[in-house]
Amino acid sequence: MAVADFSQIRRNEHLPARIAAQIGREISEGRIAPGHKLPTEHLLAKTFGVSRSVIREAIAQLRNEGLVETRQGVGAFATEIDRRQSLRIEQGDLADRESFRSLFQLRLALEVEAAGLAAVHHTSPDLAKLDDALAQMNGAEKWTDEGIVADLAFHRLVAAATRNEYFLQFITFIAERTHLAINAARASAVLEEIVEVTIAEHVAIRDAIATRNPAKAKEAMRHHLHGAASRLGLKLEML
Amino acid sequence: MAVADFSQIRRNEHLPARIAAQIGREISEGRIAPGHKLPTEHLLAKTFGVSRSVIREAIAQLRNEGLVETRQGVGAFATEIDRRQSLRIEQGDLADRESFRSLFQLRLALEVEAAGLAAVHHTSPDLAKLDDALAQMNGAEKWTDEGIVADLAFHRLVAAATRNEYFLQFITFIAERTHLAINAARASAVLEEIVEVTIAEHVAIRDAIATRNPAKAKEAMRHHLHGAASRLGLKLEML
DNA sequence: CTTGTACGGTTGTCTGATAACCTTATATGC
DNA sequence: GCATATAAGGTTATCAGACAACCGTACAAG
Repeated sequence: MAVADFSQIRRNEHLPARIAAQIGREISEGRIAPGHKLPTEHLLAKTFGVSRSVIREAIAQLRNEGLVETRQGVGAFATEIDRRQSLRIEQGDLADRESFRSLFQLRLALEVEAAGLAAVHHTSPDLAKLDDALAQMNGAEKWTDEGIVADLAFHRLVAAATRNEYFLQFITFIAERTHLAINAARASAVLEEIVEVTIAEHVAIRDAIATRNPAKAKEAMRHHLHGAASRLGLKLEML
Repeated sequence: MAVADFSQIRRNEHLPARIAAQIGREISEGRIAPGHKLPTEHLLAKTFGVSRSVIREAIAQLRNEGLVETRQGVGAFATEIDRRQSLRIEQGDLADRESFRSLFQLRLALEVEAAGLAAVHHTSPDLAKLDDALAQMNGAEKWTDEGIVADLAFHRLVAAATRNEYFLQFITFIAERTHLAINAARASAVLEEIVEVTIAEHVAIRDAIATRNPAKAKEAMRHHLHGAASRLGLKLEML
C-alpha cells in the first residue's frame, strides 16, 4: 500500500493554542518581564485579529501552565517562569540530532540503573509480564506500530520491576518521547530484521533480571541501548 | 444592605476550574469510561446552570491536562488517564520515607552519571563556576538557607557541565524537591558540622571532574550522595 | 460497489452586553 | 489635616446568541 503522505498540510491546530504559545514565548524570552502586566484582552484580541474568546482561552491555558496569573478587574500578569518546573520536552526539540542524542543519553543512564534495580527487586508477576511483552513482540509481524508498543511496554515493565515509582515515571516519560521520535524518522531507516536483534537483546535483559544479577542486567541494558542508538546512526559514549 | 449574606456558594473560586474538577472526577472515577463521549457543551451548560463559555473553558483545561480530547464537529471524549504524562511530584508524596528514598535513589543514578559526563565535557568556565559555588558554601555561616542554595547550585553546575540540557533539567527538578524535603525535615536533624563534610566531598567531585577522570568523578558523586543519604537516616543500595 | 451530495449535530469562533471586581480620584465628616 | 465613604472608569468573568467549520450518516446517482 504505497500511499503518499500528505501530512505536511498546515492543520489549523487550535488557534488559542498557537496564540498561547506565542504569548508564552514573549514571556519566557523576557520581552514581558515577570510580574509585568499583559495587554488587556481587548487589545490582544485586536492585535492578533481574533475575538476575545480566543484570547481568553489562550490566557486560560497559560494560567493552567502557571505562566500568568489573572486578577479580576486588574489584568493578567506574567509570573516568574521556571522552565525546570514544567519539565516539558517540546516535540520540535527532538528534531535536531544533538537534542535527540542528549535525551537518549539520559535514557541510557536511567534504564541501565533501572535494569540493575529490577534484578534486585522484581517479583514473579513482573517476570510473567515481561515474558508476555516479549511474546507479543514476537507476534508482531514487522516493526509495525504494534511492535513499537510492545517494545515500549517491555522497557516500562523493566522500570516497573524496580519497585521505584519514580523510575517508572521518568523512564516512561522519556522512552515515550524517544520512541515517538524514532517512529517519526522511521521512514528513512532500514528497519526490517532489527526486530529480531531487539528481541534477542530483550531476552538477554530479561534473563539477567530473572537470575537476580544486577551487574549483568545493567550490562545487558547498556548493550541494548547502545545497539539501538547505533542502529539509528547515533554514537553514545560509554562511561 | 442589612441582610447578612452568608450563602455557602462562594463563587469566587474560579467557576470553570471547579466544573473542570467535577468533570475530571467523573472521568478518573470511571463514571465516564475512557473513549466515551462527554455530553455536549450545550447540555453541560444547562446541567451546571452556567453559560457555554464556562463549560468551554473547563473542557479546555481538561484538554490541557490530557484528560479529554475534542474533535470539532464530533464531541469531547475521555482519554485514558495517564498519570505518568504529568510527571508531577506532589509535595505530600515525599512525606513518607519510602517515597523519599525512591526519589533519592533516582537522583543517585542521574547525578552519578552526570558527574562522569561532566568530567568529559566540562569547559574551564564550568570549573570557575564550580569553584565560585564552593567558595559561597564556605562563606555561609551554618547550614542556613544560603548554604542550601549553594549546595543546590553546585549540583546544578555539575549537571550543566555535562553539556546535556536534559540532565540539567531532570537533575534540577529532582534535586530541588529532595532539597525541599530535607529543608522541611531539617529541624529535627543534627546538622551542624555536616557542612564541612559536604564541602569536602564537593571538592573531591570537583577535582575528579577537573582531571577529566569520569570513573573517579562518578565514584566521588556516588560516595557523596550515599553519605548525604545516610546522614538523613536513609540507606541506599549500591549497585 | 463506489462516489457525490445533502442534512443534522457538535465544536470552534465571533460579537455584544452585563456582572463582579479592582484601582484611583474625589467628596465627606470629624 | 486626616481617615473614611462614595463615585467613576477600566478590566476580567460570565452570559447570551449567532454563524462558521467540520464530522458522520443516510441516501441518491452512476
